[in-house]
Amino acid sequence: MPELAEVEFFRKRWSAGHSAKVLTVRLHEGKKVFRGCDTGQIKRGLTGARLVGSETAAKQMLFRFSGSNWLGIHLGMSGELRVEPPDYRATTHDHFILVQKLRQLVFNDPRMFGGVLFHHGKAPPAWWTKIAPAILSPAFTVDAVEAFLRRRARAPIKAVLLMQERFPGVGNWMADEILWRAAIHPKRLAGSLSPAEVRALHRECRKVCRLALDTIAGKGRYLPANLNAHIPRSWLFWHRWEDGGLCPRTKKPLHREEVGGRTTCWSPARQKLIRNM
DNA sequence: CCAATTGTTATTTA
DNA sequence: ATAAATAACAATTG
Repeated sequence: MPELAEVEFFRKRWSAGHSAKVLTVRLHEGKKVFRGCDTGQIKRGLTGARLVGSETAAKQMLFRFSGSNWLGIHLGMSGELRVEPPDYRATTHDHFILVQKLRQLVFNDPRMFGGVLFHHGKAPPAWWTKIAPAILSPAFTVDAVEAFLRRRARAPIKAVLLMQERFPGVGNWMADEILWRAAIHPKRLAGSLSPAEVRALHRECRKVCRLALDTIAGKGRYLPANLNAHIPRSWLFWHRWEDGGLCPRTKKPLHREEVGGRTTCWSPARQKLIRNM
């Protein structure tokens, strides 16, 4: 499920445990989510450490602990973070639990496409620092987008929007939402977009990120009760999986088809396939 | 049984 | 060599 704003939603949940100490680390080594990391080192590093802060970048979360310990979590396709009471008993697909005095921080992921990363050291780890600059950062310019589309000129724009090295945090529904707002057909080849369309794409990328973060993860300290509680019906989001769904703007039927390897939804009345060199 | 799923990566193809 | 397409990963649901 999780893309940019959902990832921030889950990070914010775990921030309930900020400044509290980890009493026990519960994990089963050998679980796929720990592929490529030393679970013994995680236990040694986090037991007794204090959770001092957290951040998100793209679809990755970073939790900082006292003693130069860094924990990364990626939610994959089906992962989520929860906060449970101190007497909570782990259930199926709970792969990783940080037990604190007043709560348990739980990472649950049925499909196990997600994963855990760990680093002990003074400086932040490479797997964190190498993540592309955020869409909402000053580095995400029209020129940068234009140059990237030129390099991926023969790929459908939908596939290009899913590339994390330029559109960090964008996933399947956000890509469809962005193209729908920018009125660009998902099968348009990246290199065929006019300068005006590139500007529209850039603008809608930023707008969808901003709106998604505010409505899904909540502004400031506020955290919505669930992920979708405040998403307006006017977004494509609610209509993209409905059979017989209608475009919220044109009221005409939506279309679903696989583009760039993912099921893609668009509004044919609004997003036209033209000038596909 | 078949097909589907909001992600990423390795492999194959062009 | 580069980039695009495809397969694979795993679990569950309809």
